[in-house]
Amino acid sequence: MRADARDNRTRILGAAEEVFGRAPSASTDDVAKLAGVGIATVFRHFPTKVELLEAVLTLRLERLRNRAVRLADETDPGSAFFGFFSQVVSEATSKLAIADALSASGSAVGQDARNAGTGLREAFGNLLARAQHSGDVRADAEFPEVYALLIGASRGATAVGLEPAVRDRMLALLYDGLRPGRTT
Amino acid sequence: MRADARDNRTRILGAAEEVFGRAPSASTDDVAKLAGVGIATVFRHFPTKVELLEAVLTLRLERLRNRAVRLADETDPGSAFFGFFSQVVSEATSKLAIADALSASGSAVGQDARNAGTGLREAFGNLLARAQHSGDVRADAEFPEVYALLIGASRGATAVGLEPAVRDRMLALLYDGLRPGRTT
DNA sequence: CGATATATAGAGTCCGTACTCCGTTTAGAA
DNA sequence: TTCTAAACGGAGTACGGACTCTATATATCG
Repeated sequence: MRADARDNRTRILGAAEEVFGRAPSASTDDVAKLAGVGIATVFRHFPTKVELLEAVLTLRLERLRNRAVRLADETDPGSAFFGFFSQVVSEATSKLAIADALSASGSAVGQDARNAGTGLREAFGNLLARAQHSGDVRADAEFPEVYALLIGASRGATAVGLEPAVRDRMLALLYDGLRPGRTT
Repeated sequence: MRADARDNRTRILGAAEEVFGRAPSASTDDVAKLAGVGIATVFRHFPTKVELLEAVLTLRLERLRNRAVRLADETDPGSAFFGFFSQVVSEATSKLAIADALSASGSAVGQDARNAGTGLREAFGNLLARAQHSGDVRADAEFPEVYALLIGASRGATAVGLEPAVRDRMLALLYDGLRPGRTT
């Protein structure tokens, strides 16, 4: 693969993330314009719009996964879990696409995206398990519903353009439900 | 307004709700087909696709509002609040559009839809206030974050096609955070 | 029943967007 | 420096979907 081709691929991916982050319905032309290349170049690297969208999705899922993995190594279990949760939700407030990425993490079509989604869920499951072991999260909460809460909080925050203060109070309510010491 | 015109308007609205409930990106032709009328008829009643979508949105918001009002009259405050919350979320699981309606309730463009959104928020605010007075919901939860949770839970449930059991466990976690007796 | 304003159907127009074709340019090995 | 395979740009194609035009049909009032 030629060096300029590799560069262009990277620039296109970056532009696509930016453009689709602002408006998921944006056109391929918009991506090409922002990347500073011709349309044909975009389609050479990503033969179909779906494949381009999937590449962006994969990128985002992997980035989230890496963050989860890093947090698991660096911080105590409780802060790692709640910190990750808060980070994702607050990022989703401004970046439209994060929430979509999460939602799609289960049902992605392409192989790469599906793998990335699985990786993210594993990493987040690990954060959850550790926080449960250390007693920071109630033990009877299972992964599916906690993940659903993460998705929901992200999408909720996205939709409304939630103010930071409200978002934090919303998360506080959520976290109170997740902490141990209450019977259902 | 002629009687047949009124009938058609109603049929078109019904068809639109059905069609857009299944696929928000559906075309106007699809709506006309299902309603059993020509495309032109759809456009005569709703001069623009946006106006058709807004009419559907208004319908949905008013329906939700009515349910909230009815519940406030019939049941004890706690059951009314949590019952409404659960109903909305479980309905959102199958009906794609409920969540979108909620999200748009704050930022609707047309006057009708905006009024309907305000009405719904008032009715839900009333449910919340009564549940707080009766001690079923913690007093320090303010409306914006609770409404954000409702939207989030609905959108979360929608996105993943959540199984009922998982959805209920998710709601249980949420409700534990909303009930009194815990310090933030 | 007849007159007429009101409604309707669906073919036609226009435009935006995904994707292709091909003549031109350029990286990089000899 | 030269040569060629690889990459590029952008005009061109195909298609779907929002919206219109007009000839036809029908409700309703006297």
